[in-house]
Amino acid sequence: MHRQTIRDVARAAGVSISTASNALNGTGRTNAETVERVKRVAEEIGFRPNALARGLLTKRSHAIGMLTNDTYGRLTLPMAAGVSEVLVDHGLSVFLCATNNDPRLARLHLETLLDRQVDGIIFTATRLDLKPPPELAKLSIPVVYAFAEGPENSISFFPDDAQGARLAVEHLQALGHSRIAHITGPEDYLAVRVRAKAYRDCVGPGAVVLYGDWSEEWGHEAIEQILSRGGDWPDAVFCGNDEIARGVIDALRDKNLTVPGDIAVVGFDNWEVISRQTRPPLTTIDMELKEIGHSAGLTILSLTRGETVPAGITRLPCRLVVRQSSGGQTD
Amino acid sequence: MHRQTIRDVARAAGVSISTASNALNGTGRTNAETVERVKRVAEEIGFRPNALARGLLTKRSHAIGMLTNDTYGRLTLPMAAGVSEVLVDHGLSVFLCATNNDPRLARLHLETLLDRQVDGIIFTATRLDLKPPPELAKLSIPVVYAFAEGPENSISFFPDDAQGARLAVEHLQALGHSRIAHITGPEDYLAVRVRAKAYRDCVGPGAVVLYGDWSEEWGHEAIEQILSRGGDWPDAVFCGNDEIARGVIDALRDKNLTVPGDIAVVGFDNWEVISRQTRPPLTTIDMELKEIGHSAGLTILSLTRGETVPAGITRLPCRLVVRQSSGGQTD
DNA sequence: TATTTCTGCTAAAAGGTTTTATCTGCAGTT
DNA sequence: AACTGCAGATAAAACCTTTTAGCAGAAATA
Repeated sequence: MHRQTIRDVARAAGVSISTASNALNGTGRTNAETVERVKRVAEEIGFRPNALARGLLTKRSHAIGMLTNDTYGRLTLPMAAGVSEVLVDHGLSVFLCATNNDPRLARLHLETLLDRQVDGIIFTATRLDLKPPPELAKLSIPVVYAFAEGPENSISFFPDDAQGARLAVEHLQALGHSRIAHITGPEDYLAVRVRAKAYRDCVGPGAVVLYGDWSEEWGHEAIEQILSRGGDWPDAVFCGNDEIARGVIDALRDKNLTVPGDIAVVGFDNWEVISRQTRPPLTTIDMELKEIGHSAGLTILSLTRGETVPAGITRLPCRLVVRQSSGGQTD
Repeated sequence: MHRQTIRDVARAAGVSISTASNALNGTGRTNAETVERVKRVAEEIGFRPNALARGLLTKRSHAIGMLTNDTYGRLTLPMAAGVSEVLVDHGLSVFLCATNNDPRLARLHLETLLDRQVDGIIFTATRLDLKPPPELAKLSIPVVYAFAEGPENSISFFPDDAQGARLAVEHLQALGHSRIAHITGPEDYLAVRVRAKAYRDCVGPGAVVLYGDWSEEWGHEAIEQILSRGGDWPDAVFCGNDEIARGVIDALRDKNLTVPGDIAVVGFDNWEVISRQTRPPLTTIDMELKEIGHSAGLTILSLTRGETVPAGITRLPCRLVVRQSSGGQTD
């Protein structure tokens, strides 16, 4: 059984192909009654336009490519979901291309995407400071960077790390904590530096930042360091991610210190498999990755329509998720 | 600047369009020298064929759709990576469509995919026993089910849950454990039942299965139940997933029981964020989701080429990952 | 020499759609 | 009566590629 074409619609409705096309798309001059009839016939015989043929002619494939840096990490995916979610109702589909951080693979995917005449490309990375493939800058189709910084005059969306860090610290301060330490990841991450600076600005003198890696183990070790050191113990810890926070909480329990009673803890990421299952459940900062995806998707949509969008970096607000580890919520 | 078409290649090489096409594709009768020249010219001017035009004519879009049941859970993504990985070298791209378990959305995505003339569809789910959209069965293009069971006479790929469970139990038995308990998820999951049965078959009389949910908390609670009960304590626990295993290990530590000294623990999933960070690191079963993606990808590739693939369910082997919680590895 | 076979190449059709330019009638103006 | 204007429709071109059928010339055969 053959797929129905516009030719079939035209024949069944007793009009020419042009009229059928005009009627269906609301273009040209057409009699209202004819339009009605053509639409009805099209519906009846189950006509759906061939996207390839349409794209060939209009130069708009109604598809975009999403180029991601890693093998679908936990950061990329919520963003991809956000992108897809906001585009599907506009008839846009998303090619997902994982580059595994391999330039050869990135180029291969990029070429394929261009061959397919995608209307735009969204690039996402797992680290803010990994550079996107330079070929992207030269494309003639719109490119949007999500969780990644593009070149001069490009459009990028980030989580607002500084605001997120402030959210965490101010939450702890509002609960009466004044000796807040910051245990975080490797200093060569841009996000780590941004958050640490915001933390320092908030707490003022007496700020303590410990850089390490992203693991639970480092959380343990950092607590060991802090407690074995002389002077006042902190009464709260703001951690660079949820894994570190979990390590911190476990270490404190081993030392017979209660959370949040003796020391309050706040994480970063709201990676639910960790943050919900920690005992007590973790107060943390959600980067709203899906929102970033939404913004990137809507932006690329505007761009493909020829609207102009101001270049620059947009930082989207993080959200504080209060659970029990900070003492901000009793439950 | 215009994109170069085959017309430009033909002109630059001083041949007709047909010859250019034949030379580039190795079809028809062509002089070796001409072929060489055309290819060189094409390379020089950076010609890349328009996938839309080609697809329109050949009826093969070289794209497939991946329809997934959830918002990119931790199961879907490794599979998607596997699919993409194996297809990219054959010039196939993947549309990723998240249906959020919403039938309306599933139908919408499906229609769009068909409009785009995709060569095939891979359906994946997060639970083996959620039914895929029935429309899929009636399509005239190939459909493959990954981590999901299709209708009669379809092609499905699963992890071999029974073999995975046996792997875990036999590993513990080989280490000398004879009183092995099984703490797992909700009984209405098919995978839970399959694994529990395999476990029972392995340990024989004295089997103990505790059904609960997938959380760490349930791991704690289950240990509470087991230890407070009379009779011999188990000397090993096989858990239904890594989260439960983590809860179990934490609970045992609270009780001053050592792992693996007093009780050995094995998990299921090899979800690295948990299994590596548990103290001690978790021996667990990896479902090789990427492999499932590979198989699904290769199968759809064969099918789109017109080769026939026998219908039925293929169960792909799981892999035992030995870390310290089982005592099988000292390190 | 006349016919066939083969080689290398090409014109033209096809694929399904959108869009431009044109073509009929018919009503309204001079 | 001759013209303009307009509504409604349509033929044909265009998008870019692959493929079919055929053409000219040279080599091989009779």
